[in-house]
Amino acid sequence: MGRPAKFTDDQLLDAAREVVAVHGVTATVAQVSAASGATTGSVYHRFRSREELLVRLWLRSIERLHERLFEVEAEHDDPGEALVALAVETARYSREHPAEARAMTLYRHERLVHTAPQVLHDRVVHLNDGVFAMLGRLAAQRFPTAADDPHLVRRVFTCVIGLCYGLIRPYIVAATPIPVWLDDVIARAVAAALTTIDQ
Amino acid sequence: MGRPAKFTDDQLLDAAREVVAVHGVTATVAQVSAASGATTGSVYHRFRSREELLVRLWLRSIERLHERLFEVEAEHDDPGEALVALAVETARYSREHPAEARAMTLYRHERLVHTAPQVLHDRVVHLNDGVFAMLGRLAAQRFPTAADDPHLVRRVFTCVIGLCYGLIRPYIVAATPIPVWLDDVIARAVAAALTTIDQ
DNA sequence: CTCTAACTAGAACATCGCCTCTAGATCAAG
DNA sequence: CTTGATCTAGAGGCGATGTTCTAGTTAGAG
Repeated sequence: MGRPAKFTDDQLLDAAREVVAVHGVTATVAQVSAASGATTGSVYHRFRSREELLVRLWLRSIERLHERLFEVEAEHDDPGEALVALAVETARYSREHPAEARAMTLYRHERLVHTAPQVLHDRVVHLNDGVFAMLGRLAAQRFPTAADDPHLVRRVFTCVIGLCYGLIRPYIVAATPIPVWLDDVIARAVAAALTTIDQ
Repeated sequence: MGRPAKFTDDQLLDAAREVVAVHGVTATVAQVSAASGATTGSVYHRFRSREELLVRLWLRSIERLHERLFEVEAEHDDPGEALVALAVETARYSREHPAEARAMTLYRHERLVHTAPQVLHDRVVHLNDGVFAMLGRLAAQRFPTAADDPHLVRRVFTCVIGLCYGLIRPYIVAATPIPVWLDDVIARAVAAALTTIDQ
C-alpha cells in the first residue's frame, strides 16, 4: 500500500464548507486549501476539479438534511401534520447549522442534472428520490382524491420544501440568523398552501 | 457640444438584461457589448465598471416592479386584500417579464448597501423606501393593534414580498415559466402568513 | 470652415484563479 | 532494508475577463 492520507475527504469538505459560509459560490481552491491546511495539489489529488469539490459538498449537505426529514416523517402519524413539520424542521435545521445550510444554496438541483461532473451525475439525479417518495406517500394519504394528478408530488414539494426554503434562503445567504417567528409563518403558510391541492 | 450618443443608457441596459437572462450574474462585458452592438470601450465610457452596469440594471428592474405595486395599492380599498394582491401581482409581473425578473435576482439589497459603487449608494439605500412606506400604511390599517411593533413592516415585507419572491425565484433563475397555479398558492399562503401578526 | 467636446473603436494590458506538472516524502508489504 | 504505490508540495502555465489606453470619428458651435 502507499502512504496513508493526511486528510480525509470529509476534512476537506468541512474546510470548503467554512469557506463557502463566508465567500459563497465564489470560494476558490486556494481558500479551501488554506482553510484545510492542505495544498492545492493535495486538493486536486482528491477532487478532479473545483466543481467536483463543491458539488460533493452540496450533495453532502442536502443528504444530511434529508436524514433529518426522514426522522420527522417517522414522528408523525397525521400526514398533514407531517408535511407541515417537514417544512418547520427544514427551517430549524438551517438555523442550527448555518454553514451546512449555506452549502445547500450553492446549486440548484435542476441545473446540476445537466452540468454536474460525470462521476457525480447519478448521485445528483437520484438525490431527491427518497424525499419525493416520502412526499408521495404523505400526499397520497392527505389528498386521496388528487392521487391521479401526475404533478401532485411536484406541487406538494413546492408548497412544503419550496415555500420554506424560499423564506429562509435570504437569511442563509446573508449569514443572518433565521428569526424564530419565521417558524410560525412557515407552519401557517404551508398549511394554507396545501389547501390549494384539496379542491 | 460634442458628438451625439449612438446608444442610450437604456439600450445598453436592455442588452445587458438579455445577456443576464441567459448567463445570469456571470454575464461579461464582452457579451453585453456584443449584444448591444457597442464595443467594450463604449460600454466603459458610459459605466465606470461592470458592477455599475449590472447594479444599474438591477435597480431599474426593481423600480419598474415597484411602479406596478403602487398601482395595485391604488386599486384596493381593503388593506388585507391589497397585501395579498401585491404578492400575486409580483408573480404575475415576473411571469410576463421573465428577463426583467431575472435582472431582479442579480443582487440582494442588503449586500449591495455595503458593496454598491459609490455613485449608486444613495439610490440603493433608498430603493425600498416607497414600498416600505406603502407596507407601513397598509399594515397600520390591517393590524392596528400591532402598530407599536418596531419590526412590523419588516415582518409584513417578509410575509408578502419575501414569501412570494421565494416561491417564484427558482422558476425565474431556471428561466422556466412560473406556473399559473402558483398564484393561488401565493394568495393563500400570504393571507395565512399575515395571520401570525394578528395575535 | 474650423474647432472641440463627446463619443466610438478595439487592441493591449493586468489580474485572477483553475488546473497541471515535476519532484519529493511517507509508510505498508515482502 | 528495499520497493513502490500513494500522497504531499507548491511553483508555474494558461485561459478568461475586467479595465485601460491611444487613436480616430462625428457633428454642433462660432
